[in-house]
Amino acid sequence: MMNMEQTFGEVNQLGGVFVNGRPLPNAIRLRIVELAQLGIRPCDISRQLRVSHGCVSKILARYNETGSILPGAIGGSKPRVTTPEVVKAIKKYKTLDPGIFAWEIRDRLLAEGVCDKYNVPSVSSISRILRNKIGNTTQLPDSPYGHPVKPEQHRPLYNPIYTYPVGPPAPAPGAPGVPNQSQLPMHMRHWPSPHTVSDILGFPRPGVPINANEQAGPVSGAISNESARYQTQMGEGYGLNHMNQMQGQTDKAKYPDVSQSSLPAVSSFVSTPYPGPPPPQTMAYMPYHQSPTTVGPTTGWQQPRFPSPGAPVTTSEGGISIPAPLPFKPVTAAQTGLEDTKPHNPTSKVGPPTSDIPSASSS
DNA sequence: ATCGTAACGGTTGAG
DNA sequence: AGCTCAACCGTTACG
Repeated sequence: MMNMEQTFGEVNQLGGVFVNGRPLPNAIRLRIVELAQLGIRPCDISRQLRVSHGCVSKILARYNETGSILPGAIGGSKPRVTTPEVVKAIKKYKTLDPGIFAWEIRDRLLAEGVCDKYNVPSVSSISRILRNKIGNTTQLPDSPYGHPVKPEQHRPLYNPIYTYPVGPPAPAPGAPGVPNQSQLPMHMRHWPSPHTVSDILGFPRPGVPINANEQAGPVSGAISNESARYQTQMGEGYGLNHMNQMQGQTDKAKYPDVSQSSLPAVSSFVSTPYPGPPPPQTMAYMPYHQSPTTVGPTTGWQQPRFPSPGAPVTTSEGGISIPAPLPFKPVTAAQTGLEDTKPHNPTSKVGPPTSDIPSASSS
């Protein structure tokens, strides 16, 4: 690892700032999706935000597939399949039928719904459990976290942002018509909450304290760790909000205040900081207006709303999610308020909007 | 010119 | 405490 004190990000071919190995701040990810929904072409988004077109493509593809603008869970290990419940079931099967084969146990785990096909242990895992754990029948099995687990004590099996739908039910899962998510492939599961714009941006909801990490309900809590990091990145590095400034010191180092740097590529496109006064210059393509579904504070600042088509969707959490993906269609710069990335003079090259940052397209 | 994607070097966090 | 591993990241280059 590099000397962190010297880690201030790198500059890509478009003049944009990035940190190798780390996700783009949510503000930029959000802007990418917003611009795409306004009909801006990915290549133009790439140039405007100075994010590589590969990254724009990736984020939009992910959004189209999952509805999420958030990066995936980085690091960690796969969820353990040999949960205490599974071990308990195996133990039960073995007790009832000492001669049972591991593959029979596996079949029973599936048949009785203890596991689904995505998390059923392998035969070899079952054998190992039989060998190592079933011998000691007087204690609860150890949890994956190194201490006994009470039956009701549900713990996230993976990075909290991608937690399985265990524990107190979130509003949406379990509702009529909502499939059993544990039976869905990973990429089709509905991860709770982080996909709403309000959650991503850290807008408070009625009754939800600012410090959602500690006091929010299960849905917010599930995303708190990760989102706090991103919020910190945005707040510190991109002026999106000022929440959780006491957290994420590492990322603070990684995402310095580029708004004061000589690389304004991104900061000039980010959303309004919150909480705080309205921006001195409101971007034309991001109107601030009152809405019946507004859940933000009544300070005059309002959430960015997405223009029709694709009306904002009020989520079960009361947040507003980005409307369903729309096909790209050309719009003019005047419509979006963005600088026209497509010069009217076809002979001129596209360059950075204002600064002396070299443009990759000008070679 | 545009866009999808593999390769790459990097970070992260559970085990 | 430090290592390993497998997940993810964004950029770059190629087709």
